[in-house]
Amino acid sequence: MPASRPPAAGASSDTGSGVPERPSRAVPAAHLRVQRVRPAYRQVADELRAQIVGGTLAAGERLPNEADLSRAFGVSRSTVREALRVLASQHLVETLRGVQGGSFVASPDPSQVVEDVGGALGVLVMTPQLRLHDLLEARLLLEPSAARLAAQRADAETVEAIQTAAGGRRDPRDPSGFVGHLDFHTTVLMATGNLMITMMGQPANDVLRTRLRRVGVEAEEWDRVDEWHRTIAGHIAAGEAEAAEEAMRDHLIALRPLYERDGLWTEDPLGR
Amino acid sequence: MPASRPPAAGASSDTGSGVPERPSRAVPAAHLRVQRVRPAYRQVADELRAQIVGGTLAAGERLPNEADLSRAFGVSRSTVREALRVLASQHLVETLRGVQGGSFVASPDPSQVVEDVGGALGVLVMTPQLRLHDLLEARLLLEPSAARLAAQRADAETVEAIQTAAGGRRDPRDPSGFVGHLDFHTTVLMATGNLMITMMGQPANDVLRTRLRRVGVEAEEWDRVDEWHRTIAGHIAAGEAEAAEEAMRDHLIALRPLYERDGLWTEDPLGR
DNA sequence: TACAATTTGTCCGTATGTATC
DNA sequence: TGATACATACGGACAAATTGT
Repeated sequence: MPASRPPAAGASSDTGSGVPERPSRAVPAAHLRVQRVRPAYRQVADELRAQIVGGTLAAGERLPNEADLSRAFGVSRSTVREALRVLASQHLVETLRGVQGGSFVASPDPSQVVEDVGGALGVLVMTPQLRLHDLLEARLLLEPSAARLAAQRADAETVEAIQTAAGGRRDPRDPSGFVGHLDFHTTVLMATGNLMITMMGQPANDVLRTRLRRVGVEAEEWDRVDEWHRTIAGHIAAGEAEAAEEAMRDHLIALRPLYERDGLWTEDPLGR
Repeated sequence: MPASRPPAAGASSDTGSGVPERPSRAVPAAHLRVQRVRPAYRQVADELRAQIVGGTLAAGERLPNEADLSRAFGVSRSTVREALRVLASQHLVETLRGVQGGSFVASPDPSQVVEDVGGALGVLVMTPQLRLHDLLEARLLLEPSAARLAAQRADAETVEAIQTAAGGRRDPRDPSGFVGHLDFHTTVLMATGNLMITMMGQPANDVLRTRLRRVGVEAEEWDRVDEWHRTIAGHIAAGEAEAAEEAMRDHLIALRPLYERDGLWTEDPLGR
C-alpha cells in the first residue's frame, strides 16, 4: 500500500535475489534490467489478489466500485483501473458495465487456465527453448495412461462421447474435420475424470492442432488416423485398459511423421 | 490547477480493509452476464498481442512510447496504459521507467508459465472443481515416466544435481528442509531434458508443497522420504530406467498418507 | 555532484457509453 | 421513457525514476 505518496524513498533496497556481480557495462541489456520500485498499480493489484486468493473476498463477490477503491487505497481511479486490468487478465476479477455492474471476484475456470497455458506455449514453441519434439514426447507420456484410466472409469455417456468423436468421419476439406480429429484426444483426456490430467494434456494438443493446420494432410492419412481412433475408442468402451493404453501409444508414435513434415524439428525422439 | 497535490480526498471515512461489503443486492448470476462490446483497451491489447505472437514485434524489441502508441491507435494514453497492463500481466511485455525505459517485448520465460499455472492451480484446488486427489494422480502418471527418462538421459552433471537434492538431509524444522525435499522431484523432472514435461509437472508440485506446509511432518517421516529419494537417485545414476520408474511410483504411493492428513480430500485414488 | 532529458507513473475533471430498474 | 449507477474514455498536467552529461 502506498501509505505516503510524496516521499520517493529512493533507497527501497529489496533486490535480495543475489545477482552477484555487477557488470557495470554501459549496455542496458534491455530486458535484464530490474524495476527498483513497485508502481502503485502493482501494489494495489497485489493487495487485492492477496485478498482474493486468501479468501477474504469470496468468488462471485462484488468489489467496491472504482471510486470507492481509489479512496480506500488512497490512489486515483486511473491507478485502480490499471490494477483491475492486471487482475482481470489473470482471470481473478471480471468487470461489467452499467448499473449492477462493477468488478466481481471471478470463479476460477479451468478452461481459461488451459487457454492461457496454450497461449504461453504457443509463444514458447516458437523459440528454441521448447521443441516440438518435447510436446510430442510429453503427450506420449500422458495420453496412453489417460486412455488406460478412461477405459477403467468411463461411464456409458462418456463412452458414447468418445465413440462419437472417433467415428464421425468428415470431409478433410471441412475445417470441422480438423477440430473433430483432435477433439478425440481431448475427449479421452476428459474421460479420465481427472481435471488435472485434462489441464496438463490439453494445451499441448491445442498447440499441435494449430501446427497441423499448416502442414497439409491428405484424406487417406486422415482415414488411417480415424481408424486408430476407432480402435482406441473400442478398447475404452470395452474396458480393456491395457489394450487402450497400448493402442494410444502406437497411435501417437505412428502420428509422428505427420508433424515431422513441419520441418521445425530435428531431434530424435525417445526410443521407448 | 493545484500546484501541489491535495491530500487525497480526505472526506472518505471508509477504512481500508478492502471490503466495505455492499449489502449484496441480490446480484443475478453475477458472472453469467456477458459484455456486449469490447472495450477499447481490450482491442488495443489484442492488436498488440497479435503483433507480438505473430512475430511483427520481436522479443526484446522496444515498443513506441505511450504517447506515440496513443496517437497510433487513436486512443488516449490512459487507454494505452490499461492495454499495456493487460499484456504485462500476461508476460508479453515489460515496462520500465526513465530514459531508456519504455515497454519491451518480453522474452518468453518458462518459469513464468510454471508460476502462473501454479497460481491458477492454487485457486482451483480450493474449489471442489479440482481435487487434491487429482493432483496426486496426475503426478503419479507423470513422474515415474520422468524418472525413467532421467535414467536414460541424465549426464554426469545432472546426476550429481539429483543426488545432491536427494542426499542432503536437513533439519526438519529448517524451512529449507521442505524446499530441499520437493526440489528432488523438480530436479528429476528437469533431468528429462524435456521442458514441456517440467512445465507440466512442476505446478502440481508447487501446490502440493505449500499444502504440505500446513500438515506437519515428523522427522522420522522425513527420513523415510529421503530414503526413497536416495533409492531413486541411485537408480537414475546407474541408468536403471525400469527400476527408477518403479521406485518413483512406489514412492509417490507411499507418500499418499502424508497428504491424506490434510483432511481436504476423501476421494479414493486409482487402484493401479 | 548537479542537472538535463526522456519516459513511465499518477492525478484530476469531465464527458460518454451501457445496462438495469 | 426516463433515472440511476456503474464502467469507459479522454486530455492535460505534474511527479517520479532512470540514465547520460
